[in-house]
Amino acid sequence: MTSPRASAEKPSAESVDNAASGSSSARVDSSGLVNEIRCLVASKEEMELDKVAVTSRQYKMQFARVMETLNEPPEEKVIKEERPGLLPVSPSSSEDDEPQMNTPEDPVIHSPPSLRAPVLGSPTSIAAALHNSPLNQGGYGQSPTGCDGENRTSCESPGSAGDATDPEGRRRQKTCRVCGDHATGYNFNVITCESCKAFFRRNALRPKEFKCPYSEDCDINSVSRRFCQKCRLRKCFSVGMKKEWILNEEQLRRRCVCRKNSRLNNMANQQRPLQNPHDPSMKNISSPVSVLTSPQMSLHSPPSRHGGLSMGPIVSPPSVTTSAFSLLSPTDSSNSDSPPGQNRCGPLGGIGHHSSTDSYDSALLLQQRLQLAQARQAAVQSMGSPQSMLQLSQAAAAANRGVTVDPLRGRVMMSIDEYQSLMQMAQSSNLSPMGLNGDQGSPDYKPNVFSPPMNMTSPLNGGSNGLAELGAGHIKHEFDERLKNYLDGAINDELNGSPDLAAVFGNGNGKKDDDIHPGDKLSFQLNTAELRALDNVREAFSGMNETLDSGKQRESFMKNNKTPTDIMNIMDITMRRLVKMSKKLPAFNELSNEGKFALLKGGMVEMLTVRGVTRYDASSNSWKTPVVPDQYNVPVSMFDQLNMDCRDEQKHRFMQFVSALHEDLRKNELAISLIMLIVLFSHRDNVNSPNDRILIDKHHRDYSALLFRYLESLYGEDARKFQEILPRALELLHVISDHSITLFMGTVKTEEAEPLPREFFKTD
DNA sequence: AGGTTTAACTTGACCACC
DNA sequence: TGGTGGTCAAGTTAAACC
Repeated sequence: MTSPRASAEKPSAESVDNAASGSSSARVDSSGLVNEIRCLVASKEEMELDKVAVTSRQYKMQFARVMETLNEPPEEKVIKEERPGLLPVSPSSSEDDEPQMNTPEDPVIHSPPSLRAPVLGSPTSIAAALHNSPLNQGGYGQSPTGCDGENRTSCESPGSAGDATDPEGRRRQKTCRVCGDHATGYNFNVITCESCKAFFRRNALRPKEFKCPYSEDCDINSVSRRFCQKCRLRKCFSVGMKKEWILNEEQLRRRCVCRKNSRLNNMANQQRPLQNPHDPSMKNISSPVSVLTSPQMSLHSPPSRHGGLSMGPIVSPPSVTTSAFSLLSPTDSSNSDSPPGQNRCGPLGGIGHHSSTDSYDSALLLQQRLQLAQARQAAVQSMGSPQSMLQLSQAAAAANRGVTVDPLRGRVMMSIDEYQSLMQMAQSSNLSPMGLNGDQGSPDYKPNVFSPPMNMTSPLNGGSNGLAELGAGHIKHEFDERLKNYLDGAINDELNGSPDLAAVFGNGNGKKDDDIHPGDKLSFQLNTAELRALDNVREAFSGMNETLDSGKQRESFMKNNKTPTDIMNIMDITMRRLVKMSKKLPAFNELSNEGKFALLKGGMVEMLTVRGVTRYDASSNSWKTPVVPDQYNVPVSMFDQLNMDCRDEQKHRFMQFVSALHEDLRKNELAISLIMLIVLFSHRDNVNSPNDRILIDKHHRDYSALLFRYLESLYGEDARKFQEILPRALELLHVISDHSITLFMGTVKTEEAEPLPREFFKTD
C-alpha cells in the first residue's frame, strides 16, 4: 500500500517520466545537448522540481533547497536536508546568521568547503600510494551510494568525519548502502542508516507488494527514499539486506521470555544448553547458522543474543533459514565490514595486497566464498565420510585459511538445512563430487556478471573448475589423495600456519602448482580497496543490462528491418544508461556540472563503441544485447543504410577495433567497464575548470591502474600484453568517434528519433 | 464550499537489550 | 561494540465535523 502522504508528496508520475526520459522537446530545443544531458545528470528530485508544478508544502521547501543548492558553486554544493515538514532553512539565513546544528544524519554536512575537497594527504590515499594502489578516497573507496557528490563530505574530511582514529569519526564515515545517508552500522546484513533499517524491518515481510507510482526504477537517496516504497524495498534487497534475519514471532517470544528470565534469574552470563542441530524444531527459527571452524573458536564466541539457543561448539547460534549459504551472520561481528579502524572509508593502513585482516566483503570475494564452499562440499563428498562434525569444521577451517584473502574469517556460514544435507552427503559416499559442482549453490547466489571467461580463473575458480575436470578416474584419485593429505594436516594447520588451497586445487591464476613461485599470489592479488573499487564499478554498471520492457526504444529494437532512426533510438537506451552509470560513480560526482557534461559529451560515442564491441557476435555478424530477447539483434549490415560518404570506413574501423581488443578483454565485462571509464575520463580538453581537469586526469590514471591491477590479478605477468594493446585500441576508438558525427546524416527521420542521440550525430 | 479537528498511517531517531 | 526490536515524536493525508 502506498502511503497517502507519500503519494501526495510526489509530483505526478507522468511528469517524472517525462523528466526522467528527457523527452521534453521544449527543453531540448531551447538549450540543446547541454540541457538534455543536464536533465539526465540532474537528480530526479531536481528534475521534478525543475519541471513540475510544486503541489505540496514539502515540495516547495525542497524546491527552495535545490534552487539554493544550484546557485552555489559546485564544489560548495551542500544539500541541507531536514525531515519532511520541518521548517526549511530560510534562504536568507546563512550559517553566519544562525549556526546550524549538525543533524544526526548528516553530522558533517556543514563542514567548511575546504574540508570537503579531496585531500591528498588523507589516510586512504597515503596508504593507497604506499601499496601502489589506484585507490583514493574521493574516487573509489566508497560505497556506490555513499560518499558521492553531496555526501562525500562524510568520508573525506580528515580530522572531522574521516579521522579513523576517532571512534565518532569512524561512525560518521559509514554511508547507507540503500540511500547514501549516514549509516549507523550493519543492519540485516548491510550497512544502512537507521531509517532504512526501520523501513526494512517494517516492510520486508509484508505480504502485499508496494506499488511504484513511477517507472519502477526510482533512484533512492536520502531525499527520494520516501517517495517510492517499492523501489526502496527493492533496493534494500538488492544491496543484500536479508529478511530472514528479521526475528519472527516465535523468536521474539523466546527472546522476550529469555529477557524476562534473564532479569528474574540473573542468568545473563550462564552458558546455555547445547542444542542438537538435527532437532527439527530448529528449522523454524530464522537466522543463519554458522559452522565454527574450530572448537577453540566456539569458546570465544559471545553468548547468543537469542538467549539460550546457542548451539555449542560446532553450530552456533540459532538457526534459520532455508536458504543455503549465508555468508555473513547477523551475530558475527567478526564478519562485519566495519570493525573499528577498518571500515570502508577508513585508512587503508594494514590492508596490503594480502592482508589476512581484510574486512571488505566484495562481490568478487563473495563469489569466491561460494566457490570455496562448493569446493569444500565436493571435497567432503569425495573424501567419503568424515566421521565427526569436528573433522568437518576443521576441514572447513583449513580450507578457509587456504584463501589468501581470508574471506571467511574463520567461519563457514550455512543454514541448518544446508548443514544437514551436507552432513548427509558426507556420510553417504555414493554421490559423485560432480553432482554439486554445476550448482551455483544458494538461492541467494547471484552469478557475478563480471565473471571472467572460463579460461580466466579467479583465485578460487581454479578450485571449482579443477573439480569440474575431475571426471576421469585417475584424476579423481589423485585429487582424493591430495585432498586427504590436505585434510590430514588440517589440525596442524589450524595451529601453525596457513595451508595453501592452491596446493590442492591449483592456484588462483589458473596455473598448475608446479608453476607457483613464492610471492606470485601475493604480488597479483587485489587488495581490499581495489576489490571495493571494482565493486563500485560493477555497481555503477549494474543497470546496463536490465531488460527493456516497453517504450519506443524497445519497439525500434523489435523491428525486423531497422531503419537508421531505429538504430538511433536503440542507441538512446545505452546513452541514457551510460549517463545513469556515470552518476553512480563517486569519481564522476566530484566534478562540477560543466565537467560532467564535458566528459559525457566527449566520451559518449566512444563508450557506445566499446560497448558495441562487447555485444558483437561474430557468428551472426550482429550485435546482441541482453536488453531484449536474443532474436532481436542488430545486424552489422545496418551500416549500409547510413551516410554513404563515411559508412564503409566507419564499419571497417569498427571491425578493426573489434580485433584490436583481445578476445579475453571483450568477454570480460568488468574489464570492459573499466575501459569505458578510462575512455570517459580521457576527455578533459573541453573542460575549463582547472580543478576538474586535475580530477579527470587523476581518475583517468586511477582507472587505468585499476584495470591493469585487475588484469594482473587474473593473468599475472601476462597482463602486460593487454597493457600493450590498449593504447592502439583506444587510438582507433578516437578515430571512430571523430568520424562518427556525420554517420547518420540525411538518413534519419528527425521527428521520430530520440533527442539525445540526435545531439551526438548530425541528422540534417 | 471552506476551514478545523481527528484518526490512521509512515517515517526517523533514540533507546534498551544482548 | 555492534545489531536487533521497541517505542515515541513528528509529520502527512483523508475523513469527519462544523
